[in-house]
Amino acid sequence: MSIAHEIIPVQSLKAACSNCSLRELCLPVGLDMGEMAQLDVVIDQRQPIKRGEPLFRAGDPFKSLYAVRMGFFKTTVLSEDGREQVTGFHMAGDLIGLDALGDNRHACTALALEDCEVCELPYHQIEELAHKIPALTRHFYKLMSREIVRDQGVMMLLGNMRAEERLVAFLLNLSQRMTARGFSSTNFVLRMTREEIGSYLGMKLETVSRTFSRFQAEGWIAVQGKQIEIVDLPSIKQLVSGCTGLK
Amino acid sequence: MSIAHEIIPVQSLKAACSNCSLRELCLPVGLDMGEMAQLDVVIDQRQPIKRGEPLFRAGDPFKSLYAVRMGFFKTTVLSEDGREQVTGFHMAGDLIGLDALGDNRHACTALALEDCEVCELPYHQIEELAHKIPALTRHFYKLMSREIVRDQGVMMLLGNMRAEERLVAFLLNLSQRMTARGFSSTNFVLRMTREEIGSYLGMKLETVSRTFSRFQAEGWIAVQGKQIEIVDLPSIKQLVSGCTGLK
DNA sequence: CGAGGTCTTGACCTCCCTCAAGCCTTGTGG
DNA sequence: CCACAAGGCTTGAGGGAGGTCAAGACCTCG
Repeated sequence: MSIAHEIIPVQSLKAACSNCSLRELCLPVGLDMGEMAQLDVVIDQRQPIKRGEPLFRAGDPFKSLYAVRMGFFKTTVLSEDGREQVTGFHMAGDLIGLDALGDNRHACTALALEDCEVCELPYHQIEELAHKIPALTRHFYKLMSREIVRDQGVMMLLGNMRAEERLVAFLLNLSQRMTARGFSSTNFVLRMTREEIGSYLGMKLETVSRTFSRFQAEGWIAVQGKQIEIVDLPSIKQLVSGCTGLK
Repeated sequence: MSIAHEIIPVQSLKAACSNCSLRELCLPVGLDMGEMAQLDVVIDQRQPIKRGEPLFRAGDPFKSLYAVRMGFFKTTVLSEDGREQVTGFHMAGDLIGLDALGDNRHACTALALEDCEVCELPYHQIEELAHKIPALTRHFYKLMSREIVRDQGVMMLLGNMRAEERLVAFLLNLSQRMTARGFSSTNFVLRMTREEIGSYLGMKLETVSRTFSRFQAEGWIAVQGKQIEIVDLPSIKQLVSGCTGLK
């Protein structure tokens, strides 16, 4: 948890992409030091969001994008009759809010699942800056495009796969993202409830629970509440031959 | 079918956004005449794609975006074990290929469901042009963002709704898009098979067929093969209280 | 320490899938 | 223009994966 426990003098708490440990994952990917410095000027200080608090709600006017600096978010959409669908889970280095550019309102709600810190990227200024730095524009395109591809992966998952496969795909994806952030790929804590997992994967919380239990009985994983250990990665991977790129 | 049957001298077949009947739906939205003229220079001639032919395949290197000028496409992704998932249906005015910007390869396959014509937008040139025309950049952001929002709608559909609701949402969406293009909102021809509808909606073709039959028995729609008439719009709308924005 | 949220597990049920058969539509070649 | 094949559609019967309802155990946090 190096991010959380960095020891930094209080005065320098101003976010700075150029010395952020996430700069290889986050918005600055592909920028040189000079360009990164320009980004630093625009980005608002680290902002703390308490667990259970929204970063923004569906319908809110769009002002900024947010980069997750620390913690864990879920994004959800609500149907008119009140059904909630989790559309994604977002961790350090992820950019949230790209769905708001379409009509200048947030289309989903982003909720902190634990105490979080985000960097705020005021859109006006980012847009201006992107006009000066072509690499930044191109990176934005890439980020949005990848979000679309990710969503296609989720469609494949929801449309074609059985409960077991969905849950495996989910675990493998989490595992891979933990690895990319320097954490253990086989041992991690689920930040979300069974119900949230179920909503994301299109199944009921009971089915999530039962399926976890079955995986444990098979000796593939060890579950203890929210603590997950992947014991037999090969066996698990075998179970899901298809489906890529969800988040 | 004014688009298909326009009478134009052969020499002027060069696509021209400025006199295209789709300019209020397609890429040029929000551009002035001068900007549109610049766009005209870059866009490649109308290209015919025969029914059953691919516009591009998943994995193909990314060279161009495509605007559907006429006809009907489906986009699909394939899982490693060969299961196909339809990720969208695309008609005149829609832009296809935005999912390829992420890593310069097409992530999905686009297949013509009837004889089609597309305008090719070579990405290099479009990108250059967008740098000169801020409105175009902004419009691109909007298009991609809307694609993300649309995908969230599909997730809601696949994750939360029952077969009946899915099919209604599908019909209403088609109806709405037909209206936007000046066709009847209650009377149209399905360009895709039951199996393709089913793949898109996460259900089997038999279920699609049965559900259509049930709707017909209720007096809500009239089905005759691919010809659909929506007879009782209010009743249908009542059935789907949630879910917005799929395509 | 108690209350409320979260998780597990069991029993039952339902919606949709699977398999199958037959009909209809469309396209192709004689 | 007809005949036939092949793909597409409809409908039925039966089964199974996952949903629903319920009860109790287990956290966790004020």
